[in-house]
Amino acid sequence: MERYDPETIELKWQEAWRREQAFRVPNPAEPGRSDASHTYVLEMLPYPSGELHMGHVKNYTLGDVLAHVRRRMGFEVLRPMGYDAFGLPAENAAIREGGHPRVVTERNIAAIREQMHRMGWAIDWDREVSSHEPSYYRWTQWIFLKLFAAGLAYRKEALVNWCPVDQTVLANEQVIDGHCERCGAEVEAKSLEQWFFRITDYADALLEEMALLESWPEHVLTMQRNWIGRSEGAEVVFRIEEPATDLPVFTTRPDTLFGATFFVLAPEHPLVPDLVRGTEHEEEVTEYVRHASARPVAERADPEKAKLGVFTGRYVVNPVNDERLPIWVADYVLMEYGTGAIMAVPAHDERDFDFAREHGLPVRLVVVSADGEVEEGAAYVGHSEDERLVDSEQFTGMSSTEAKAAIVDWLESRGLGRPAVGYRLRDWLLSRQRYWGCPIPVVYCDECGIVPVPDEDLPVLLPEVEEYLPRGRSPLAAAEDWVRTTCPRCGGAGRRETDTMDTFVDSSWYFIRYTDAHNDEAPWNPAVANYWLPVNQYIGGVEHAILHLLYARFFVKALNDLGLLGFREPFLRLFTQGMIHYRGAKMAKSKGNVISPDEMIARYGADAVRLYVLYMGPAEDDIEWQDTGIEGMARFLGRLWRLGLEVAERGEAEVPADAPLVRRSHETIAKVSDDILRRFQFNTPIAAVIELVNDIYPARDDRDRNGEVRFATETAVRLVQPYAPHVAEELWERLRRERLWEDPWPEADPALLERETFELVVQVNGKVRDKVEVPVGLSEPELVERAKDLPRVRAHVDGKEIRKEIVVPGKLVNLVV
RNA sequence: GCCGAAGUGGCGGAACUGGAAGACGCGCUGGACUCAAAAUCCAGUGGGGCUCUGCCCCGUGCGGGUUCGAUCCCCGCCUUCGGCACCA
Repeated sequence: MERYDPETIELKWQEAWRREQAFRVPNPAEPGRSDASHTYVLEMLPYPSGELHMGHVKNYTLGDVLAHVRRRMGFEVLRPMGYDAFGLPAENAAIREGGHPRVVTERNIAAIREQMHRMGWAIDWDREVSSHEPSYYRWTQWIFLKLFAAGLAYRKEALVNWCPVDQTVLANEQVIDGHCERCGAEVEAKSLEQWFFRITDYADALLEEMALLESWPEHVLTMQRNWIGRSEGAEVVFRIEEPATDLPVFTTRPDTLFGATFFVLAPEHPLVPDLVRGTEHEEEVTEYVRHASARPVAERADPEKAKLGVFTGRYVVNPVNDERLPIWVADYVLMEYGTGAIMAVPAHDERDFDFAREHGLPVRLVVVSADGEVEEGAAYVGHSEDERLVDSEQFTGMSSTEAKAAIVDWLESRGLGRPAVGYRLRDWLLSRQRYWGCPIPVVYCDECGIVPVPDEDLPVLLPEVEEYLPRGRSPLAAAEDWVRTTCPRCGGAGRRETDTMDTFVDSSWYFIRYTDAHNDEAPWNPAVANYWLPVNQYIGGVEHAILHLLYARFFVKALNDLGLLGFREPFLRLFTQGMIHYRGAKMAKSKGNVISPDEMIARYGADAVRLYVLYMGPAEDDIEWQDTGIEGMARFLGRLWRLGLEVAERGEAEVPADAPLVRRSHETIAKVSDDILRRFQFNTPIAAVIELVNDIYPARDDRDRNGEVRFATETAVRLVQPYAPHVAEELWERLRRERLWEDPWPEADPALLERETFELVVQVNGKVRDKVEVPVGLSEPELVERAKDLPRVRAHVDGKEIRKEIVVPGKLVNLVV
């Protein structure tokens, strides 16, 4: 018999699919309102810094299965692909290898595209985009200018995260524990003028509109909530006597105002120099501020390290009791959060407590637990219905919860405070001092200031430069002819912006571009975008839980507010797949534990690789790659192949309506289709198909069961198609000579699934006493009668009454006697 | 510290979320075919026990609880993984 040769089969079908553009989905001529007949399946686009790895294979195979199943269920499925092509890795590779980043990138893209074809993924290649192409980044620039015009992109001088290795600034989201997300170098603080997106304006929308999402993993939502870090409290105005100034603070604990014993400013607070100028404290404070800003970020943020600080010699007035509180400067207070100033309540805040102890400042208790117990040597941080205020004038005796509202009311009526909300989220810093990115389309003019490049002059093309190596300023600055330009507004001399955009800007809107990839008059046609979007199912790695997924949500909301899109959330359902580990660690070239997809395809075929990455475990979990696991899948495909060929050779036969294998096939159909749709769990449905094939196999030689075997084999082939499309297509052709992937998803025959009898289990005192097959449809008293007749039950009942019956229709029934 | 997820055979994991735990795969054991190997096929495979064609105990991290019935629900622990963390 013809041997199972995956390579021949797979290349044959891949060629056919490519030739026929088999998975192309045209846009509707007149897109209407969204309805249930179409769906958008999307996986996170790859970063072409090298070839595809096993993580990609898993990611795109998950999407591929879903796309196949949805298509066979009758949906029109949009399933595009592209490349997130700008960015540091390509640029660094170019510097290392001495080529142009574009050449390196495009070489990688070509290789990735071939790998994708070789995996047999059902992609609409007509919509392929790459973020480094002018036809794409023209619109990235266009969107930037829309946001700029709306006041959502702005430029300011700020303390930024500077990576000394990559020689560029990083967004807060790209700093992990004080280190660069990409290269791991310790991040430095630097003051620079940079471009920001005003994502903080959307903090509440990003939280509240989570309600619009259909299905996102809870942990991703939690991570985003933590990242946004909303906390409710109050702004309270403290007054400095000399020089007379208002100093507002943000606090979540207005109930502890009477416990404030000192006041702290961040070292970077702009008022610090004014406070001490010309006083005896000036030298000490100035020296401290210099020391604090030089202190490494990681050390400053370590709660274990001693809390350093100095007294300024000045005082503020506590608005609730007119007490004078000494003003200190300390680096445990952060300029970036709240107002850069705090009221310190050592009795009820651990950090303030530590600081007070370190510097001998008083501790005043104003909140106690319901039973009045006080813990010595630590701050008491409870604040709920159960805690009561003490020594707080007219608020004494109130619960913490009541007092918060009452004190803020009291302050507000005197103009000394108001309810306020604090966020951890910072604005998104998007400037990068690197070459390989999307140029920021603005011109600086001495007369007109910052001038946007007019739409008709877009794109601002990335210039050719000799030297990509970053030197602390953007390599674009070296392209002097390019930098020197005329001001679009006044026609005078102007200079181009030389920073490029963070690549996360490029990937914050690519899913919209796919809907209208060839449009050269607009980034998208709103009717078409609104037809396909939002994405029905998004699939990708959990490492993007904050960065990409937060940015993309922000973009869609902003573009919606600008009237450019008709929806508020980009991705309705999100699935985050787990990583593939090998030899106890995450696969990485540096660890030498990489399994190459190409090698696996060469040895076992794409179908076996696909089947194994799906079958290895729950798709959302991190799973260890097992070399022998893929061999099991290859064995299964070989068995299916032999079975298919034998059945095909034997020809048509009568299918008995209710033979065991026919019934079994319908059970498998029910199991497979159900499971796929409910969760992203491919282990069970694949196991069900394997089980079916295992059941058919021993019966394959039985001539009398020819029709039964044929029916079951065809069912197995149809069911396995989304997972192993090549072998399924080839077998189907031999069995039927039709096209399988256009075949509708099989439906189980409910008549065959309906059980005629079920098992009655009788227990006495929790012990199984007997079981009997009884027909469906008996009434409860009839069931009780049946149970009574069982000999063993009789022996044990011995005169006792039957006290309870539970009947679960169609399921197992227990009678407790 | 706060938040989230998860603990099931030798291993990856199933159990349609309250109905006979361990599907399926890997590994292992025995057998068939073969001069032999590979490939393939058949049988067995949670632990313990018995009067062994069969049957009985124990078993889903630990301790309780609800229920006729719990891997699943509730309470209290333990462990692991992930996120956030001088955020006032």
